[in-house]
Amino acid sequence: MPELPEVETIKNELEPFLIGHRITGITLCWEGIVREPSPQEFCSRLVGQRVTGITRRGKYLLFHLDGGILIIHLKMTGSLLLKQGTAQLDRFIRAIIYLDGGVAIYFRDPRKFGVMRLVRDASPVIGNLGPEPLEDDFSAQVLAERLQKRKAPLKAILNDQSLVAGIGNMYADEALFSARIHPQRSGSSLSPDEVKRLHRSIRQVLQGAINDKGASVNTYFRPSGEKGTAHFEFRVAHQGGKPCPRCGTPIERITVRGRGTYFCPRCQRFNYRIGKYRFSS
DNA sequence: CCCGGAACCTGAAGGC
DNA sequence: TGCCTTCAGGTTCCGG
Repeated sequence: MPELPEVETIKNELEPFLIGHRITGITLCWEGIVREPSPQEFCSRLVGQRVTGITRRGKYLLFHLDGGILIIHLKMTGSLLLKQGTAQLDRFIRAIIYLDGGVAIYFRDPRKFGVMRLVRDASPVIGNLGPEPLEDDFSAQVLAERLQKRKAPLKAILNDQSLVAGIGNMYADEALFSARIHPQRSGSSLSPDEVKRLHRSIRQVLQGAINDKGASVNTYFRPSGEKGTAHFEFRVAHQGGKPCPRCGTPIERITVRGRGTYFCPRCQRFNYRIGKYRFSS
């Protein structure tokens, strides 16, 4: 499932094939993939436009065109595959975007959660996103301020795109393990030191996964069709029952706010300490 | 404002 | 073998 590292990888690997190229045609195999405008208007307005840039914001991909912005969200199972000329369709291809020069992007999405929008102004879509966790302005101080008033469990907070953009279920678990913080602790309960650890862990986990070209746990593929390797580095995510790489205790799986959550019950204790006082559930 | 839950989807996995 | 149920989870929407 594409989260920030996967979307960043897709952006990086699509970019050299798209910049400066013109869209010559669209095939919608499933119209529901277009959120706005109508499928007909989407196609007619898109054809003929030139791609001037690609950026990522949170888990959104933004294709900057000379007459608008194509916003794609891959949700759970979407992937964007680069093909030369006419490639064979599998039954999960939902749309094809043809470019001059014979390259095409195949939007593959078994679960049909993925969405495309063609807009003039991206801010209604991405305006509520929190800071980019790998940008310089995302400091431990910023994280501390944003966690201060939050009573929800950290696992839910990290998945909240308005708190920090781009973190999903897998990397929330990895960051909390790396910071040695229990996923059910509340945002406001963290000590300053714990906030610093969490801040550093978020950045390390995400950057590490980008370096590994993303995690192929389910249906994530890079535009080339290759898989990423970040899942081989997972220490708790999807590792239920396996020994913790730090202490050997079996990794547990619990449900937090409806999300499957993996953690080490020994390294990530619920107990916490403020000054000389120790608290626990 | 904040929280919880349903809806959107369909393949995979488990139960009987 | 096969039918049925449940689960997976990013985002949006709705109700309390």
